[in-house]
Amino acid sequence: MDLEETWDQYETIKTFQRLLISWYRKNGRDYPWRKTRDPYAILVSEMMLQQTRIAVVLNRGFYARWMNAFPTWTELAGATEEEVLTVWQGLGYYNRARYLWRTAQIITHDYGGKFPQNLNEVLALPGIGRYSAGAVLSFAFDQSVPILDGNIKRIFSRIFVIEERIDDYIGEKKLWTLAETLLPTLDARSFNSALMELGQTICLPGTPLCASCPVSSLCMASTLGVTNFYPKKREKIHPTLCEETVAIFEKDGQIFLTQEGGSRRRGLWRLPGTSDLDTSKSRELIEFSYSITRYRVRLRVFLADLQHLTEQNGIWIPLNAQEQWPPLGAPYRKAIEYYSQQRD
DNA sequence: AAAGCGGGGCC
DNA sequence: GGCCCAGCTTT
Repeated sequence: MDLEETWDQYETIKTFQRLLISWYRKNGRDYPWRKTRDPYAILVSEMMLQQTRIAVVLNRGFYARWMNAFPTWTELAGATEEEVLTVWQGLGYYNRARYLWRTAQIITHDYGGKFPQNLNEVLALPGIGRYSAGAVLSFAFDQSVPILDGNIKRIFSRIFVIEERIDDYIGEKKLWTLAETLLPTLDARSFNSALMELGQTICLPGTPLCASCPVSSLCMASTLGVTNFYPKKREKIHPTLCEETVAIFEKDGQIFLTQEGGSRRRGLWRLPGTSDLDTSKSRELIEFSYSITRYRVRLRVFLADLQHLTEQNGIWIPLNAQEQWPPLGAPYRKAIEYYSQQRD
């Protein structure tokens, strides 16, 4: 459905902007990255929040730790990849940390330490797509550049009862056009923030709180009572089950680790696999499941005898000095922590 | 156009 | 268990 058919262009759009922004002034939360106009501090938050909930980034201290370790472009650019991954470990999607690191090097070397304010230059930075570019330009510089994330897709999908799947090209194109059309020239920062806040607290993925929504009277899905049917999405592929066995080798209070190869958790460390270890002769320590991308993995952890250690490349880490551990994939860290506790 | 990429919190 | 999250890059 075209916007022109739904809303009589100008006046309704102005009303929508006004209702949304005034709601946000009363109800917007005061996140650390909303207290600043520093493009670095804002970009760090945007990178961390890609496919990641605010509660995780905030409550588990990722944002504070990062800003403390790397307060500016310069400190980040001067760090090593291992240092960067260590601070990022546990957050997932580790390429994000590398992209941010590479961006810091580009900003310090090519831009004299000043973040560009031109959309195409921002889009050329690694790990920054259309959403993140719009977010930094609107939040840091109050430029009138649209953003579109999961929250905003859901909101627009309901307001305009969009039948196209929001994760397909056609639907995305339509949604971006809406984001451009509805965006005000002035105070884009508040408008963009308000949309995300609305998606986060009112226009929820499950049952939205339409009674508390400032724009419910303009929302077709709410008016028709069909909010639960929107947004439309692609069918999910169900996870593939697989099994993984790893070994804990201990020597002089140290544990043996190998480094991740391939593209998954690249650069992080892990417990060695046990492809050639006869697990029937080893004691199983613990077993649990975790999900990664499209797999559901049953992980079995064995206590192995040193004579079975054939792997050459690896490191030994002190079991009782966690601060000396290198960046580890979350499941392996958990297994080692469990072993460490149980052993005492 | 589709797949790959982590991990956790909540139902 | 599955769902979803302040997405982006690669194939």
